[in-house]
Amino acid sequence: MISPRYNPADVESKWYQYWLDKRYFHSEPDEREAFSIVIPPPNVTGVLHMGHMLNNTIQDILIRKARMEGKNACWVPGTDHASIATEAKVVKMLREQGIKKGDLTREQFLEYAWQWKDKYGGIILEQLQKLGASCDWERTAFTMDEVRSAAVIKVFVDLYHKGKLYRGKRMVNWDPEAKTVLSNEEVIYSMEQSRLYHVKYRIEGSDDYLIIATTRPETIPGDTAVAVHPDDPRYAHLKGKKVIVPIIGRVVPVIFDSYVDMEFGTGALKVTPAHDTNDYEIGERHQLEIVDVFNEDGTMSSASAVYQGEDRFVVRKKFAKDLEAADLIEKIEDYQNNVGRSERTNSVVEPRLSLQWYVDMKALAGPALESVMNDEVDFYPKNQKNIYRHWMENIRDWCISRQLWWGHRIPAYYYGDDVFVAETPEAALKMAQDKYPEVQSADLRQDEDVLDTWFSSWLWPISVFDGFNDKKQLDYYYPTSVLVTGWDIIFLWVARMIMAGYEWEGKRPFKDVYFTGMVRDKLRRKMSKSLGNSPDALKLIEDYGADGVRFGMLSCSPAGGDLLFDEKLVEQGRNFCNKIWNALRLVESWETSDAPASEGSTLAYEWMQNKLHALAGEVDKNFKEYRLSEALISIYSFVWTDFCSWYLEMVKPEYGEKIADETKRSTIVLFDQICALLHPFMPFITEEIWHILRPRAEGDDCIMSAYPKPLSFNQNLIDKVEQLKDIVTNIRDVRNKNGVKMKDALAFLMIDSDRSTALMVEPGWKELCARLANLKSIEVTSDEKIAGVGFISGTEKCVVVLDQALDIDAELAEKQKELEYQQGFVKSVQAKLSNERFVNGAPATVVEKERAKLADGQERVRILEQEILRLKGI
RNA sequence: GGGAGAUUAGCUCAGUUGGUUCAGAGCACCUGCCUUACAAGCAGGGGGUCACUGGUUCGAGUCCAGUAUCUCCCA
Repeated sequence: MISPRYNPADVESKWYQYWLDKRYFHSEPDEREAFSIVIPPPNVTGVLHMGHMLNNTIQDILIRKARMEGKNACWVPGTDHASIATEAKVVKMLREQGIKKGDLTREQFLEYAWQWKDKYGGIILEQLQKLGASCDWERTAFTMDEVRSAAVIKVFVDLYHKGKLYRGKRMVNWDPEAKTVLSNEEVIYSMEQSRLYHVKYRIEGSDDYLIIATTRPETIPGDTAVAVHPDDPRYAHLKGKKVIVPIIGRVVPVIFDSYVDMEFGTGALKVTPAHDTNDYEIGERHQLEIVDVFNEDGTMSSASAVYQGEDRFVVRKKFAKDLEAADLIEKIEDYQNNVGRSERTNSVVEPRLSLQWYVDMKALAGPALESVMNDEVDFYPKNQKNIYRHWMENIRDWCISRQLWWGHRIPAYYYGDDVFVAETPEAALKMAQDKYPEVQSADLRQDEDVLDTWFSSWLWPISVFDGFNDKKQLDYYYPTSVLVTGWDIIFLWVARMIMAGYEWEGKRPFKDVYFTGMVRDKLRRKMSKSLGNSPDALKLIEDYGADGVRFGMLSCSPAGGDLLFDEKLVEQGRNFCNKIWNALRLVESWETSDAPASEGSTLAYEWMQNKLHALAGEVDKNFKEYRLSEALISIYSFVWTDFCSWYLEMVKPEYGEKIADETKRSTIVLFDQICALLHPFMPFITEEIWHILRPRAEGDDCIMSAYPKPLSFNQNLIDKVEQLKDIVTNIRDVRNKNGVKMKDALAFLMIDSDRSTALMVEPGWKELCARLANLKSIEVTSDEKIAGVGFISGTEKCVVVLDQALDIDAELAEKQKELEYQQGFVKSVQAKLSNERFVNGAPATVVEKERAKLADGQERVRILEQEILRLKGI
């Protein structure tokens, strides 16, 4: 006895283990066509969230389908080391144990970090298994494992020697909490409430003041000029003058620079070259002194005349008070400005001048831009191409050093002011000794910094195959088939992988890129921990089953479009599982007889089989365009509506009766194909049903079965059954409207025509119609005035004979309404056909079609007019 | 400030080369049903001036321009 409810928990772990045992996920190069995907490596600090589920469900669908198509499918999993996030986590953990990072050596700290990674770093991969991800776990990679680390060091050295990587002093985004530099992509800007201070700067040798508006009074100690616009008449008299920095007393020049916005504030700008990117540029133009008043942790430095060692935000308040006390504040306004915060620590980013390593991106961008523009790398959806182009054409150099310990330490070795870049300390020493024979290894000092995490992930499609060493693996799997990722990391990751692909392999890293949308809540808000609007992914799987969740994630997520998550979606997925499950229960419950299949059952089977071929074509087409949700929905509707609601009702035996053995076998054949079609989307339930349907030989598993191919189909036969469905629905409607119970059999007539005859003589057609609509007779008649409730199916007039009195008025009103619609239809088609320019101009097939439409419409009008006359006569 | 995109049923979205049996799906809603697979269900039904204004065309949800509203990206 099979349970009336589908229980995913029982099924899922069983089959996942089974697949693992059979090593179905494992791939080795062979003579087959390769289909490879590299996973976007989740952070080792990560836990499974909705975005991962969407993203990995899509990858799993693609890889499972490829596997079923006989390709050598390889999905490589792994994690990235997430420098900043992981280091922050480890520091926090140590703090809780009473250990300060500052008290540890680099080696000691790394030991703790590795311990942490070994303990927690694999969690997210285990969670992916719950989702059904069919990754080749034997290939699991980590951005900091030996192979991947070697690749990182190798490309750093290579780029340096090619002159595409350099060290330079630049304005960077500084995170004073993590005490590291951030890339532009790691800074999140948003409007925040702040205050605009109008501060008086006294003009030297005068009692006049210049008013300057600033949101950051704490940077005043670093001011080295005041700038105004050269065309600003208000300040023209200040040419050659100097002003005195308030409180600090430094005398600084008034400079004229067209960068200044005359509309903003008072039109005068204080210039702090050490603490603002634009001011830095102004400073360079005017050769201004640079006074760096902050320490690396955001406290005031020794260069500041005031408040040394105190935090910048505390100083902001204190210094403002001092200004007020000295009567140097004209006014303070409430103000909204755009504040950048660190993605990881949320602390306000401080522009800071520092010496960092950079990749010369212009040297790498060319082929990467071109390949996307000419679709050698094909983006889905296409509109991401514009965004990509814009970024690539305005590309800026990539700051890759990070002031952290957890990561790949930069292979640069210093001797005095000279630097030697090499893969090993020994090689560096040798280089150094070539230049300075006296150098000993103890004299060389390795760069303290590590590399940006993305500097290892951009090599991922090459490095997961150990591509810098093992060309055999690489040649087989690379370029990979498709990359599935969110559009939010198109610059951070996708663009850079493409650059790396061309730089080191001379080839694209992947053929297609499928960008998923972001998962948001019903109110369109991003899922976030702080909002608490993100459902617990594992709990969802527990409650609805992995297949249910996969269905829910996918059924509503077009490529690139955001997914507005609602628990209703996974509920629908769960219900769908239950529906299929119950179809299985029905089929399993059938006892068979030797009697031959009825004509009706045969017709039903033929119809299903033809429709399945058509469906396979549709699914295939949708897959080619990565319209996965459309593919899934079309299968869903086929299974639920066509298979369950129609087909099974057509063939199912009366209570207590047996079913023809042939019909049961045919039904199982259909069910097999449904399982296969659905398997990539819902792997667990399909595998379970596959094995219940019939005894299977060793290795005959759904996961390895052949994916249904598009085959030719008989549209004429499909149409006949579709019209049958239309007629049955109409008859049921007549029953509903007139309160006639399903169990009362009715007489049904069709007015004689070529089409009605064709339907009637189709073997099994009448049988099915009678059965589904519960008819005691089906006849063709030429008596068009026959009494009963009429309706039109296609161009056929149909009549249901009822014994009871009818609501003539209601019937008339309905027919009248339909007549008006049909008359309008006919009129518009006539107008078109009487237009010479249409008849002459439009393609012949279109004109033909319009003529047919006109004839059909006119026929319907004729039937309706006649019916109305008849009703009026009663 | 620069750029990209969107606007179709109450909600979320399809609608691919312009052709009124092409205005569609799912959810929600209404009516009637516990009919021996399934109430996580069955049968039936209603609902839209395709943002607005013009234009191109024999013909526009579909192409073009402008307007409004919204979203996102970059600075």
